[in-house]
Amino acid sequence: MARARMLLVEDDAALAELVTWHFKREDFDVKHTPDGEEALLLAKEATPDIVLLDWMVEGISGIEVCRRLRRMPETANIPIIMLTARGEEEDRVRGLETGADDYVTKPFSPRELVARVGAVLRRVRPALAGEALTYADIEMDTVGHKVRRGGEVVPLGPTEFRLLKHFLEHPGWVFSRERLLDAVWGHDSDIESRTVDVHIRRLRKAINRGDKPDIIRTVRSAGYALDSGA
Amino acid sequence: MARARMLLVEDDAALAELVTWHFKREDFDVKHTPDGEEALLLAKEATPDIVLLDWMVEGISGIEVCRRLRRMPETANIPIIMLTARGEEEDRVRGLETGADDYVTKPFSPRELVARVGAVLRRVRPALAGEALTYADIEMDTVGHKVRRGGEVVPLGPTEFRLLKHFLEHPGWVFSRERLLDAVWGHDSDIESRTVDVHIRRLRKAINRGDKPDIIRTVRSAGYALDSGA
DNA sequence: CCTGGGCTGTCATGAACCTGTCACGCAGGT
DNA sequence: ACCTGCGTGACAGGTTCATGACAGCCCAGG
Repeated sequence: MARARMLLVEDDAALAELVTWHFKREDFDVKHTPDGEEALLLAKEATPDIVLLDWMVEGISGIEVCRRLRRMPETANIPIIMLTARGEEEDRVRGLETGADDYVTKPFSPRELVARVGAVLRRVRPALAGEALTYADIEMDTVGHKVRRGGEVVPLGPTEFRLLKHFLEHPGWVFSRERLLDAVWGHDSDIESRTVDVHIRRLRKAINRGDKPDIIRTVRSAGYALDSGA
Repeated sequence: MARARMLLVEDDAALAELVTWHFKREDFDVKHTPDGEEALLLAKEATPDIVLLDWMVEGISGIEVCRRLRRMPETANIPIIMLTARGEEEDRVRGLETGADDYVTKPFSPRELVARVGAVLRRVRPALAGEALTYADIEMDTVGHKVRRGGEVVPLGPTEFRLLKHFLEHPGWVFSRERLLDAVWGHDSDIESRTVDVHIRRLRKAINRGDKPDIIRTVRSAGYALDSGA
């Protein structure tokens, strides 16, 4: 399984090191910055799987970083855990309402932090937790690279697999071709956006085999989405 | 908008009432049981959108309930928040590792609990967390590009979608044709203002399908507005 | 080293759908 | 009754998407 990439935004060097150590032990790929502005850049480039965010960091406030991450389409659904000394109910509620997925107050136990990160990741990126992805009658075993529909194994090529995986991680969401190119092909691919159509078609052909209803919805002038029809 | 359904498993009657009150105020549909076995049945039948689970409930332990919910395919994806007096790190980590999405220790602040429920739901069901635009019996899932009226999916073209979205963002407001052209078509569109009429008509036709009352009000010599009549 | 098969990206074509406009008739206000 | 503004149906043109074909690429096996 791919290593989970974490972005740690924390200006207390000692704490940052402690956290880094713990997550590296859990086989995370940890990037660290004490600076808020840099955090935004790193998040956009490296697209981490999760962000740990201190309330007060250099440059801008953590909560502002959170807000901006949520506003940029490329980073809007990266899970964020706020990590701070501010334990007032007021602050916690504000953090959560700003779009944070969890809020941990210092001092915290590293084990609990690891557990909370695990809980959030399990929810957002089940594939990283080694779990199977499912939607409607589709199951994807990310470890064994196998996809089933209604129990039957569906043969998929590499790109079709990654494409379907991305859809399964965000069922129901509509993705533009550009966003799919970013997510499935990588940020630096200079690929014609119409090419996505072709891969969608190949994925459809493979997964709808045998009169199964089409599980991919075309949203005209917007993109594609996984959709069971409900 | 569809109300979020919550299953509350808690044997402290007073606390249950408190929690129920707070979430009803947030327009949740709350079902309550003090019994673990019954909780499993209810979860399978009613498929709630979220489960609040006390650590110790009658019948079986909360953590066992959690484990079993995760094992049943029908309930495996329902988010669970553990809700308990056991504040030991050991317990919190165990709860999270068992599959809980969050772990809140008593005594907790109702506001924070509401915020945490919101954070989890935002992740799992964006449409339920207020990320959907709603007015009267109309819901628009902006992420999934889907519109429902009274639960039924309404097919809309791109322009109709943007038009309705603009109305939903300012319910009740009357917009002149020029204003709608600016907002929906863009400031630099040299389009005949009467064209708006046609799109209003198309939107009406699509969204009033099936003898539903007209939700768009024509204001003579002023423009159009979203209006349920109340 | 060569070969063959699968995978990938691109393109041309046709179909389906969306869109802006018009003409006409009706309705509301004066 | 008159005038102005709105609703409606039709339609041509344009845009977006689905589809089939094709050449380059990579890799496995001979």
